[in-house]
Amino acid sequence: MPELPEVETIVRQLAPDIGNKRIKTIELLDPRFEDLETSAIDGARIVAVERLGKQIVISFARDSAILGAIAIHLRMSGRLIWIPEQKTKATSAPEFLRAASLKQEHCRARLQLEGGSLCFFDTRRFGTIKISDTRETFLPRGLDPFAKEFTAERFGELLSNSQQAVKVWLLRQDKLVGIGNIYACEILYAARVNPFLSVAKLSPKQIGLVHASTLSILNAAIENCGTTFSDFQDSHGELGSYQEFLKVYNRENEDCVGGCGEITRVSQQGRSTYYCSTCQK
DNA sequence: ACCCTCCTGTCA
DNA sequence: TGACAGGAGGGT
Repeated sequence: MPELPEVETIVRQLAPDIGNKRIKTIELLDPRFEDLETSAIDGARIVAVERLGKQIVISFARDSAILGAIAIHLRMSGRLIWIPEQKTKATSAPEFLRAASLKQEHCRARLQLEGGSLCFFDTRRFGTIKISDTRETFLPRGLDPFAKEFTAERFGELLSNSQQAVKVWLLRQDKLVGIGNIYACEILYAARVNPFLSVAKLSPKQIGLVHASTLSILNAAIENCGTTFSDFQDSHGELGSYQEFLKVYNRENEDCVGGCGEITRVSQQGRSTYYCSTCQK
C-alpha cells in the first residue's frame, strides 16, 4: 500500500496515539516472525515513532535507557491500526474490523499497549517486522527527499552513473527513498518527462523539474493524507484523499487533463507506468 | 541491470 | 482463468 506520503501520514497520527505508552507485550501471529527476539520489548516504553524511508520505526526504552527499535515495513498490503480500548468496548471488536474492512485472520502481529493495541494487518504477508537494539540499524541507504541535502545538484549527482529509464530509477530505494509506483508516475507527469528517458539523458532543466516535482507532489500527497484506492489506510481507519488529484496513475484510457489525448499504461520492469505520450515526449 | 519470487485477493 | 495490485530482496 504505502509510499512515503502514506507512511508519513500513519506516523504523524500514530505518534500521539502510542507515544510514551508502555508496551505490555508483543504478539507475533505469523510464523514468519517466530524467530524475532522480543525479550527486550515487554514492559518497555515507547519513546519515538518515526518514518525511516518507507518504514515505521518505533523506539522503546526502559528507565530512559534506550533498549531498541521495531521497524515495520507495510510493503503492498500492510496496515497499522491503532485500536483504543474504548473503541473495542463501545463497539464489538468484530464490528470495528468490519467497518474498517479488515479481517481478523489477516492480523499478523499486535503490540498490546496500555490503553489499546496496535495491530499489524497484512493480507498478502509481504510486510516485514524487524527488531534491533538500535534504530540506526534501520537507517536507509538512500537519501530522504525531505532531507536538507536533497537539492537539485545532489539529485543530479545521484542520477549519474546510471542508464536506467527515469521511471525505473525513481523506484530505487538505494538512491532516493520513499517514491513508489504511484508517485513516480505523478512526478514525471508533473515534470512533463517521458518515463522511458534514460537518466543519463536528462537535461539540467529536466533534472530541476523532476527534483521540484518530487517535492511538490510528495508534499501535496502528505497534505491530503496520502492516496487511498478501495479501502482505508491510516492508523485511525480514515481515508487519504490524494487519489482525487492523481493525473495519470490508474487512469488508463482516461483523458489527460491537458486535453491532448488519453493516458497510456505500459509495463516497465513488470510494473505499470501511466503517462501521457503527448505531454511527456 | 533485469527477472523472478514472496502471498492473497479482486476484477475483467 | 489470467492479469494485476501502493514493494523489494535475491539470484543471474
